[in-house]
Amino acid sequence: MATRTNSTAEPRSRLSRERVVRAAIAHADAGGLEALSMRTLAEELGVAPMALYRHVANKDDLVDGMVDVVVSEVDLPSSGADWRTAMRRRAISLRDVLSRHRWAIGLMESRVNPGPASLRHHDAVIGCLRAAGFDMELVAHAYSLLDGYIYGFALTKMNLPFESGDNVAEVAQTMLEPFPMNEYPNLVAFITEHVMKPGYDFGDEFEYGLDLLLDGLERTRNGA
Amino acid sequence: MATRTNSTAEPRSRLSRERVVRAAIAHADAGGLEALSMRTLAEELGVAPMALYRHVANKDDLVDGMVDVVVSEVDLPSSGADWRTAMRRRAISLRDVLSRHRWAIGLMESRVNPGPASLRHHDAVIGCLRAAGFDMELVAHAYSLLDGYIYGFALTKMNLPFESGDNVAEVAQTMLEPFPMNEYPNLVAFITEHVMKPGYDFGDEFEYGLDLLLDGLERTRNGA
DNA sequence: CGCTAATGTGTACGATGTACGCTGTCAACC
DNA sequence: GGTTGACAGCGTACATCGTACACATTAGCG
Repeated sequence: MATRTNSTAEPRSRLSRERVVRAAIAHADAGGLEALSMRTLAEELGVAPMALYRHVANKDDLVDGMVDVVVSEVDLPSSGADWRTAMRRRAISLRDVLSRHRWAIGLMESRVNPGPASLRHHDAVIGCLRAAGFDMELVAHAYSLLDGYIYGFALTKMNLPFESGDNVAEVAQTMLEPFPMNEYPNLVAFITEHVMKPGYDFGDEFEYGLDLLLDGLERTRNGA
Repeated sequence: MATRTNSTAEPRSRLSRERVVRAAIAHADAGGLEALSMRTLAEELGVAPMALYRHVANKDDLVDGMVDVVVSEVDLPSSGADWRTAMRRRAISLRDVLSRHRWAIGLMESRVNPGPASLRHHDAVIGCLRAAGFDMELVAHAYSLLDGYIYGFALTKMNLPFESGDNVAEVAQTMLEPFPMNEYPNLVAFITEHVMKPGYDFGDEFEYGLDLLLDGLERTRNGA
């Protein structure tokens, strides 16, 4: 077996923090964070479990790395555009990234060690708002408002008991089954008269809310 | 030992689902969800680990129970008031409940089996908005907007690397330490010129955002 | 070639969730 | 009062998890 100086494209290439983190993200994307164990990850990489620890300090450090990669996938606010367009684009990009990596939602802002991508992102957003003439107080308002909404929307969407394509009727049925009929008339009406209507997609609510927020911020900025 | 027919106030009272769930909530409030193991919980109740399984099917079922208790702590929208007041009160109540039970934030909307308190709550909110003349589409908008914001705010607040009382300067210092100075000028300016100012409390942002949302909804309702 | 540092392995330990079968207790009936 | 059956709690055991530690292998250098 000519296993010598295989600097290019050998099947069993060396491990690296990068490779470990990428694989972990792929794994979590597929099966959720709770399906990600050091052992399964190692197996997927064709390596003994403890080999991973040469590249990440521990599982927490691994997750820190994963989160930073995810953050780096979010578009920075485009500097050319006006603040509203830039913020709108960033929000949608963040929403998309979070729906690609649902496991990350609860972690993005947590991690005690933010990592460079995270800091750079925050810096860019604040810079964008500042450049548009927002004073510090309004920056704080805007940032907490927007990110609260974006993360919260991603969170509630992630937690919906059904996916966009699913048969909503069936899910609702099972959900309400154990309870006396007509105990929740408003909820039932809402589901049957709105949610189950063809064409309804909860994901579409996002931009409605986003524009409402941006309207509000714009008014505040121009007004008082 | 007179251990007979002690129907009132014996030190070692019987277990029950209720007692187990309550203890679990107290434990999670104190140490977070990851500190809650069946073993520690059992020990706290002065009981063997497996005893718990006579009252909850498994840990997931336990968490379902915990979540439903938490939901039941949220005030239902008061039926007497106008929609705006009712929604505002409910939002603040929900925010308070979530900050008492931070571990619940990622779970409230998830759990595949919603539980009665959850359903009743949703029903009441939808009912309140409907009664105020919101059509189904606007109900959907309003609900997703408000809950998104509330949960998201709670989530980002929970994940802040510091508590309201902490020395923000110190935390920020440690956070930015590993990076070249002045790499994140906007972020640094934001922290030093705003966040570190005495009297700043991120929690105060909540009502600002909430009122902005309610303004927006009111405008939509009256307008188009 | 041989040396040294970096990389991967094997084994082992303590914690976790929980299946299974035993025991002790208590309420309801004779 | 005595019997019995349901049910509450216990003890043991197992798979799986993160990861400490000592060892084997390899890579890159002189």
